[in-house]
Amino acid sequence: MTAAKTGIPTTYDPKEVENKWYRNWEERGYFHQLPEPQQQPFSIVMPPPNVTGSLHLGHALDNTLQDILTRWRRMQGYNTLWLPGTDHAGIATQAKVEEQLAREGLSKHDLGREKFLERVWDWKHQYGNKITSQLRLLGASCDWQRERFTMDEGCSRAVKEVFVRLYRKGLIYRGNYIINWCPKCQTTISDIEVEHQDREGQLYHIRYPVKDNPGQFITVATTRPETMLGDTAVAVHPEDGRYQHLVGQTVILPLMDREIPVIADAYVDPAFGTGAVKITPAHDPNDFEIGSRHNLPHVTVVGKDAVMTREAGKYAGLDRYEARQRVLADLQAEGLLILTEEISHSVGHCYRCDSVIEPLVSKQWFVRMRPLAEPAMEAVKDGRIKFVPERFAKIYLGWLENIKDWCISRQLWWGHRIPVWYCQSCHQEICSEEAPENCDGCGSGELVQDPDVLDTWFSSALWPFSTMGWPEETKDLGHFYPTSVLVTGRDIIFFWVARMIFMGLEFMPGVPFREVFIHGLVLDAKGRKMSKSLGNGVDPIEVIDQYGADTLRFMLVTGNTPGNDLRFQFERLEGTRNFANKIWNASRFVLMNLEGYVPLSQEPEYSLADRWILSRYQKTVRDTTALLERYEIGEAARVLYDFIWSEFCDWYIELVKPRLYGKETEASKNTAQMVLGHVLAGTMQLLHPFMPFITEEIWHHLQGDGESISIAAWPKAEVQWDNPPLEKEMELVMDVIRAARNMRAETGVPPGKRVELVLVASNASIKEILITGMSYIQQLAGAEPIRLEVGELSEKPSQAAAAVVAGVEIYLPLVGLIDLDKEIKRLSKELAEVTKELERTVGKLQNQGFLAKAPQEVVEKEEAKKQEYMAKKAALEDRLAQLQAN
RNA sequence: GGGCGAUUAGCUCAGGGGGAGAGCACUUGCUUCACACGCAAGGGGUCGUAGGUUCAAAUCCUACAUCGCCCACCA
Repeated sequence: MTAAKTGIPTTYDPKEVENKWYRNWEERGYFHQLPEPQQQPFSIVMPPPNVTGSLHLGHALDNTLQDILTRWRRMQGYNTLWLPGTDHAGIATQAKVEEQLAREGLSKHDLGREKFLERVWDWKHQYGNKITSQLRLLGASCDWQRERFTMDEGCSRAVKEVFVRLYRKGLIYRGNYIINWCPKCQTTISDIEVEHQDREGQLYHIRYPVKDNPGQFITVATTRPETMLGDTAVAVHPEDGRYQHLVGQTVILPLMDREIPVIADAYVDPAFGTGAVKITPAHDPNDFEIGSRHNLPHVTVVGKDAVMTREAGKYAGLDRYEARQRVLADLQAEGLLILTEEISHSVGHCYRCDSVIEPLVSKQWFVRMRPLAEPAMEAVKDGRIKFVPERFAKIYLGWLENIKDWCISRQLWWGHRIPVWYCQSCHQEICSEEAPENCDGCGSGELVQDPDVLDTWFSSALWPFSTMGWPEETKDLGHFYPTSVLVTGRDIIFFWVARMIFMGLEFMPGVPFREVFIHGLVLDAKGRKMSKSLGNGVDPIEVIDQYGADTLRFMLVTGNTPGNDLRFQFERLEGTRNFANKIWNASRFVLMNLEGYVPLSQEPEYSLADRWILSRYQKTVRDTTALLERYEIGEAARVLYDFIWSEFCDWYIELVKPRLYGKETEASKNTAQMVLGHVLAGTMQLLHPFMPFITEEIWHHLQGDGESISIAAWPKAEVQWDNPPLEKEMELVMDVIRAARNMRAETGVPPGKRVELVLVASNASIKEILITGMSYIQQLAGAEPIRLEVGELSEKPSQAAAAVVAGVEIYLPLVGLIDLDKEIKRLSKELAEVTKELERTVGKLQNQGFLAKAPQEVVEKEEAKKQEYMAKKAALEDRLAQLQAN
């Protein structure tokens, strides 16, 4: 790669540039802003990634979108805050440290709670900033001076405060309910942390003997026969004729020889299985409900280790699946297993470790959801919070509508300890921010804190205000709350978004954010989720290493529409890398030609191309801004891509060259330089939120040692340059050039060979346009000399290729060169196309309904098309006739 | 069982009531002094199917099909 003239290499090397600039930005504190009351705020809190984690493509997309919005608003002059931080991630982090201990042959119990927590903190200090340093590599312009952690002092204080307040309000309670237990993680998890997966399984039909009627049975159906050991009833539908006579009777629970009643409950679906259900209140959520309605006892036969308990009689000590086989064998032996049916049913798995969840009855802490859900639904219904795209509001509302209480206690050590103490003498329960000295009931000093910690999502639910100093009334809260927008993946609407909303509404004067911008998931090239088990994950850091952060960012946001998933394809990276290189080289060109540039004092000499690119540029400013306002980030990126590549590079730079090489006046050269510099600088500003590094680098080359582009003012649309009629004129010139190039290529004119061109304008005003664009046609179509006529050509060249564009006939005389047959074929094809177009247009214009009902301008446009096509058709036919006569 | 999304060129996807678009891939020609990570020219699609609304439907509506996702108390 040679460095022609400037010393700037012809291939863009992102590595060097990116390393340099992020450090500079952070050192100079561009991303840190204090609340300025007189300034309009724009604030985002970053969805805190897990401290254990490393950046994956989901983070990369999420944070790129946030960074684009943040950088854009910062440039627009908002008082901008993007607040970063990390999540302590209870289960994940604890598991990681436990793994580490296991390698040393230790368990957490060997260390004890306190020492174990020290280890976790050590771990956090050592590895916890991996992801934040990766976010820097991505270019995230967040305010690191305000970085927070869900378990830092401030956040912890907020957690305690919230817990105590909810407790005192009766919105947090403790009780024995059926919960989801993960036998591997050894903790409860909440309902949404259970992933239901369809599995092939067996439905076993088992006969239970009726006590007072030997020889009579009731047959139940179950997928989990081992839980029958804990059955406390058999239920049938109250109106099921088959079983009516048995309701109220007693049956003998096989294998256990326990007497259990037959009850009637409308929950039972008579059409499913046998219409009779064994009821195990201790091991099934539905059975638990039925059990409560009918006051059935709980018999716990599966323990927290997924091993059968003492209550399971001779099966005690067996693993749950082993027990299942033994139970089945024993039933078989007794002739009670009468049918095994293959069915597909859904099985709950732990979303962290994928173990099969065991529903258990256990004493846990819960948040009462109904009173919190109502206002949270209201805030979205009345528009105080807007979802983008809107359809996600429905998903959110649907979830809250059927919400159940939230189990928040976790049997872990790493997390926010539940601020509740139990008196060892009178069993009084004391909820308080700080450890109480004495029991407020009996005065005893023997108090023991609840061993459990809170669900990780409990603390992240407070993130929008806990990070800004709540419960203190801080300046940050006053100014930056509510935050402007929350940007996150659609997979955590329930986990996080909904919970932030109800917590915000409960503890703050209002909603935590005004808009929720939801994006899709990043999938692999085949459209599958990226996962460790599939091994199809792509490491964004490797991508950055190879292609640069700008390329990764731009690639992630283009070709994708809000809320939709995105397939990650390496080929697209190359295309984007090429775009970066294109920008780089266009900038090299501009910089080379701006060397020694001093603005002239005299009036600029604007050319058609100057006015055209300025008109296009200001349209690009308007479009980009409008699209960003609507969160159409991919479209905004596409608009910039097209403008830079197809208009600025392919046309404007090419058109401007002769002026720069001294072929016109000094004033013209000077004007060209000015326009080049102006449009490039403005375009770099527009592009900066998307590709912060390369734009910063180019900005500094353009501006000398000026300030960072990241705080340069967002370009304003220069409406004085808006000139659609002029754009049309330029389009005509461009069309002529394209047509001429096409003829050259199709007839095999050697590249570089200058050829004569004859242009016939259909009227004087078109002739004027062509005169203005003459030099462009010469230059870009390699045409010289050009003969320009208006109206009819007295004598049409016989040996010539011909083409017609709106209002212009173009002839390329090629004595001895032209292949007549080829030319006839080419023109015939053109003629067929234009004939088709004309027919459709004429059809429309003959349609009375169209003329009567279509808007005037549409009809006019159609009429103009018709004229154009007719002229073109006539010219083509003429030409064909002429050629065929020869 | 309910809901949502997708279905447009070989591939990946934009677009969206009034002349079918991009990138990649493909064909042809070019070491043209910003860029071969490039330039120029070109081929390629009855916009999933069937109805409906409309002067006009790829676009709106209704069914259906296929794929994907989410929710649900399928013992």
